[in-house]
Amino acid sequence: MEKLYSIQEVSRILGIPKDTLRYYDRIGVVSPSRENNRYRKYSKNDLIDLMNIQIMQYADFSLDEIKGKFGFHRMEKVDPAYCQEVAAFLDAKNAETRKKIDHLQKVSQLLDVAAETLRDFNPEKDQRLAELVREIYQGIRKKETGIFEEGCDGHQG
Amino acid sequence: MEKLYSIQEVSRILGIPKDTLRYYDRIGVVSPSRENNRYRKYSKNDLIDLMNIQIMQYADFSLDEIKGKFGFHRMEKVDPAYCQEVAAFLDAKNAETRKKIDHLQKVSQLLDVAAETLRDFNPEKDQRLAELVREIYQGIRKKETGIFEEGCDGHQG
DNA sequence: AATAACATTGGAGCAGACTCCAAGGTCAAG
DNA sequence: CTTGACCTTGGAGTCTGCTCCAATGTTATT
Repeated sequence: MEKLYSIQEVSRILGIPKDTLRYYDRIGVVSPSRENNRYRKYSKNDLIDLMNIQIMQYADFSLDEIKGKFGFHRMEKVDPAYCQEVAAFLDAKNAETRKKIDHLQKVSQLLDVAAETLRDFNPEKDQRLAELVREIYQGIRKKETGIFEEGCDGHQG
Repeated sequence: MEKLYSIQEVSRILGIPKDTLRYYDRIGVVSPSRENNRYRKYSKNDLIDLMNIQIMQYADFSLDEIKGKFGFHRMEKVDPAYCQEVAAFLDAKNAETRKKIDHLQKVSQLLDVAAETLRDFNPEKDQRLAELVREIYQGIRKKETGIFEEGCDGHQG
């Protein structure tokens, strides 16, 4: 007979608040079996599901995505077609992730230049900051026309 | 005499929905002057503020942070001490940003390996995936298992 | 005066992932 | 039999940045 875990045990083992476990049950992400008294009893597979969820959340998947795509260990056999589908899904997520990385790298660069300019102002740095800001701003507004002419570098006072 | 812009003009020029502009006014981020009829009238400085907000949002600042730290062009003179303070603030944001980049790079790697393993399973890839997952999982649990740990639902009971 | 096209307001709703609460059921120990 | 630690539920609140709505006011044109 497989050991079953109470909600409190699961909470302590995995570091997931009890309310969150109840929430997961409610929305159908991980719904453990019940005893006669209606208390939740988590199986080892439930724990594995929950650990997978932790990983998936680390990887920025929403609970909805997790719910839709990850019931792996529940399958008797691994369906190759399904594997391909999930692989494609992961690829899409990865493309998205790389876009976010690109975005954040630009942000980091902007913050670098901005802080440097603030710390020790000189026309060269200011120029560099202004150009960077302009480039980013055009990226933001790329769909629209009629960008305001005056500069955005109000920091000069 | 400086030209003043109606909410609709600003919306068209900057591509910000009117409701959003009203929201910004409401929460005190950009509060333009009013005419006798209570209509909002945006000055050039207001527009510059709004453009700065667009940049700051691109850089992942919350409206609260924006509200607190960026009213720059309103200052008569640039206060060097304040510049240092803001520079430090930007540095902190940058550190945060780089952490996010690190995180996303790990995610990207995980997704790569996972997709590869799914697409063409072999023990070597599986091993690599398992190790990566284990490493990440330990990272997750290290973070949340703080200095003090007495269960994750201490508020109850 | 009627109409259209603006503007105003307060307040509600949305998404996502919780987080908290009140009211009550269950169970083991003293 | 009471205490206290568990557990249950439905439902409401939190956070952020909008987004939408209805009721109503103002301006410009016909």
